[in-house]
Amino acid sequence: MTGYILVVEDETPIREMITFVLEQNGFNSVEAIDIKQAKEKIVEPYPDLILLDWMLPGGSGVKLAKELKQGEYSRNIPIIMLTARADEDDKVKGLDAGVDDYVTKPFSPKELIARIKAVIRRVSPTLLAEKVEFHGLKLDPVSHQVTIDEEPLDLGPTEFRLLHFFLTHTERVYSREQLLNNVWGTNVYVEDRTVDVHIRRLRKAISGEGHDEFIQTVRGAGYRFSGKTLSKAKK
Amino acid sequence: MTGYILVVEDETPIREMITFVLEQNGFNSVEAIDIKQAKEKIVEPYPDLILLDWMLPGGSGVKLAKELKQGEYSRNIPIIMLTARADEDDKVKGLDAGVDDYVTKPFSPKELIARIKAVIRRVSPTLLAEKVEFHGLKLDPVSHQVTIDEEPLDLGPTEFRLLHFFLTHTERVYSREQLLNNVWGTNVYVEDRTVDVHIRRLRKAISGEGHDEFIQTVRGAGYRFSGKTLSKAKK
DNA sequence: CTGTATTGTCACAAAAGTGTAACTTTAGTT
DNA sequence: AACTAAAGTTACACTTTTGTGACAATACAG
Repeated sequence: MTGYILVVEDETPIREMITFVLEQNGFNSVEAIDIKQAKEKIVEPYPDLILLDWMLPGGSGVKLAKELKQGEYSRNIPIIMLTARADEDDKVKGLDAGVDDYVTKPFSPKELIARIKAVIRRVSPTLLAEKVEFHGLKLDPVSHQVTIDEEPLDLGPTEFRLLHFFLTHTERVYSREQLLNNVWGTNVYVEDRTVDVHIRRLRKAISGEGHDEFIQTVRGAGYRFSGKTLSKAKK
Repeated sequence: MTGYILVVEDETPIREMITFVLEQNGFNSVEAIDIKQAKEKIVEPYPDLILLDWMLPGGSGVKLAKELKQGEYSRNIPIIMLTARADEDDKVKGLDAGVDDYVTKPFSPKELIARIKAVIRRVSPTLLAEKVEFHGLKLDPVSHQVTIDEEPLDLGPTEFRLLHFFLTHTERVYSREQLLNNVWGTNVYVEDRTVDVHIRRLRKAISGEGHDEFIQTVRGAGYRFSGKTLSKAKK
């Protein structure tokens, strides 16, 4: 992803929590402690989105929002306000300021990410999907296509998500359960062993140029997507 | 990682935020909303650590902490209290309850993880998913991979755990029984001599570059993993 | 509404790992 | 040097885990 998200929040722990969540979800982020710092960072290249705390030292967030919504370019930057258990009035004020959405503290990572994605999806959908490559294996979430050395190949939806997950989480073991959570989604009741079957299908699909070797079985632990192939001395 | 962390917190957003951070850092987690749920989840297999909110519906966290610190087994589970900008008094009360550490809300992911690691490091270092290296022999619990001079090598689950234990407990003799307890787990009935066989397998596996010499036999006592190679005068 | 693609499970095959016992070797003692 | 207890090795039956092909249920496109 080329862009980044600006996080304007004075409380350090919360700010770090937010940036952590953002980065774990593939967003880049830049931090600002107050209005002043925020303004310094709202220059080219502009952020793709701003997370703005309601209460800030040196001027309220709403005020900044209003200002931004008047700038020629900055008016196009989506803003999500962070409010602490705000009442209706606050929300209205914020909406007046042209804010795109709200998130009430405390919030769960899921909620935050969902809101951000919803807003970005409305503005520039291509930002959400970044191409991934690994040893000649390319996956493009936008065109929803996978290629090996430019040769397109055919994957089912689940295999596609599984591969996408692996490509974005390499060199690490995941138990069947973790894979189910990450690829199938939480609270889905599916047999652990079903993962095996999809691993098999995925392996088969990418086996053409030997890329199936990247999907490694870790006995007793799960599966790992890794570039380090095991000892060849075995053969 | 085999174990998990129990998160007892009634506010859902905060709880999800915590579990998200935990899982991104390689910890498994289980959630509980109140004291009642928490108790239901504090059974075998026991959590490796408990994050306990100070204020809980259906009884305070401190109370639960005190109870746990009296149970025969549960007294050994480390507890970290989550307090909302607590005053000194609260802290003192908590310390009385035998709590291992504190984290004040709001907290940053870094802080939370640092505290957790510090506590776990004190109790059972093997649980931490940190890379270990010893004279060119590297073990990475996250990718579940072992390499000697960057060359990956193949180990069975038990050999892997055994090696991990040795790497985190070097320069010290362990009797067969101690090894069984630490590597196989308590209350497992296995012959002492079985350890010998696994020691052999492990030695064989890492013998490539002569690393097997680190596993030393201490006659009459057990085994020791040490960098100080034995007198070569013997040869 | 029909045909095709995808998915989750199962049953069975294959592979890898594990614990023991028996036998050999080694080190420490007389 | 002979003796003996402890550790090293090896072989193997047994258990657990993973791979695979088939199939029925379901979703989906046309």
